[in-house]
Amino acid sequence: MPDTLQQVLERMLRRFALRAPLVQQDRDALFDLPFTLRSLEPGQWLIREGNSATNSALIVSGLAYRHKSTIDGDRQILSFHVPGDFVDLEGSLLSVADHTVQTLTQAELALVPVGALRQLMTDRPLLAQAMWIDTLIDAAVAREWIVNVGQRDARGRIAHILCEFACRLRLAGLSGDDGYELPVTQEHLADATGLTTVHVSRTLMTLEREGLVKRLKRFIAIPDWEKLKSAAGFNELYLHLDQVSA
Amino acid sequence: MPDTLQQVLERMLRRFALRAPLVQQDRDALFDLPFTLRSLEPGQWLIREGNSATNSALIVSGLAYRHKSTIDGDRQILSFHVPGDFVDLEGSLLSVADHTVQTLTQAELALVPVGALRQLMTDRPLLAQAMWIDTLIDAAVAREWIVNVGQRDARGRIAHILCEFACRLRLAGLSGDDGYELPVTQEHLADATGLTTVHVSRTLMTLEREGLVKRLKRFIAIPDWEKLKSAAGFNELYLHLDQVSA
DNA sequence: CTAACGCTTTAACATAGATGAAGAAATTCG
DNA sequence: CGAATTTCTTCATCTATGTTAAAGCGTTAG
Repeated sequence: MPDTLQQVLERMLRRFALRAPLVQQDRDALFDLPFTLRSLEPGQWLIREGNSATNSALIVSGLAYRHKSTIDGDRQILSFHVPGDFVDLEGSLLSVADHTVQTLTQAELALVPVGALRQLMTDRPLLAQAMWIDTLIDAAVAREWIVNVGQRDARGRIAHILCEFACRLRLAGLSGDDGYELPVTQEHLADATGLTTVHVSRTLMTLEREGLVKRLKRFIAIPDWEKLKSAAGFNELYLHLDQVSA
Repeated sequence: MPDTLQQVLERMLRRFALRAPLVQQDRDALFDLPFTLRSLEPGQWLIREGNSATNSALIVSGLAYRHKSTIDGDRQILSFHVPGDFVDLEGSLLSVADHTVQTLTQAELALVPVGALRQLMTDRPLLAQAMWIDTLIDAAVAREWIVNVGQRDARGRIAHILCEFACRLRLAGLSGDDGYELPVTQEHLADATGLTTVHVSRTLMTLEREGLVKRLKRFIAIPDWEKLKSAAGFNELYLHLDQVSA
């Protein structure tokens, strides 16, 4: 269970070291970043659309999600974030946030002032590159989500998002061999996949009847990974796992 | 008409200068990048899913698009690119491309070897930051596309993509006051919006009958911008125009 | 000039998923 | 603990969009 700041930082450092030949100064600079620890309840806001960020947040524990609303009030979830993710690194480079970020569960965050981050980025180009890659992978995931909502039917969409969670939660150390706890309502799944809650429910029931998933409350077990993968058309290339852990 | 390399480079430099306090060395380094000019016919490949890039391409003239296919052969278009765009900057930082990039029209490209780019990124942190912002905006656009296919109905999706083209082509100097040439088939629009060609046709006809657009072949005129915007629920914030031209 | 091709439009019909409503389960709160 | 609230499931119905097919049109090629 990676839930101490120290563990999350070390994990991040290992990730970054895969991407650029960091030197000791890079490591020091990263660990010397000023931050404040903050504990948030479920549903609290980290970033609000239209505001400019004063901090970027490293998730130490808990989950968060990014979303955006249309004029007529429909919400689209854009991504989910796990411990170790730097949410809103872009906040330190873009003046105004075009989306909202909220916690999904109770969460601990390390808030880093954007000024310090910007400084780090110019002082330590290799670290900047490693962080850049975080945002590139984030973008790659977003593109796969376009495919998900644009091309797959309900069954494929749900299967796909369950596969993605499986990979990402495993990487964050939040999944056992039998499955994972998904602290997300069906309404969240609906808003992430562009379906209605009613149809998410139907679809999950179908997947369950087909034996592709098992559920106990919000714990998701995947009896046959290959079957779920093929129902989803899931190809993990887009997660760029080679850039995340070796 | 921004169609010479020189003009495109200067435009890029001005864009970058908005984002970071560049010094003369940055400018020099940018202009000293090695490149080869290449002219491509419509439909040629720039990057192929699964390959690793050897070059990143700056579009000098013409349009390109990024896409991805599902297992069962459905294509989803992920973005369109205009002159001045650096397509596949991520190619120099991620090992394997998870999507394909193809020209839409005849196009001229300046191909920059990824090695030289990587070098530039470490040598000139401020330039790297400016380029990073390009990729962040790209990601912001991708997120808006998730909203587009996830939440809007056909009319909204088409209206939205037409609004986006209007803004982006204008910025690239490819649009007059009356409208713009959109060298894209309805099949492209369908694959970008997650609709069928038949329904794109229907929807365009409807928009035209409603007086929201006029078409002459592939020239799109927008008689009433505000009306189209509101049909689309278009809010240009996500294009981060302040980071693109002042 | 005509044939061939690619793209668009229209039509008739089929269907996945939306909508609305209501009851069952689970969770939270006093 | 029981009441209130939030989620989840199911049903019946409706609709936006998909499907298939065919005709129209413009451009290119022979």
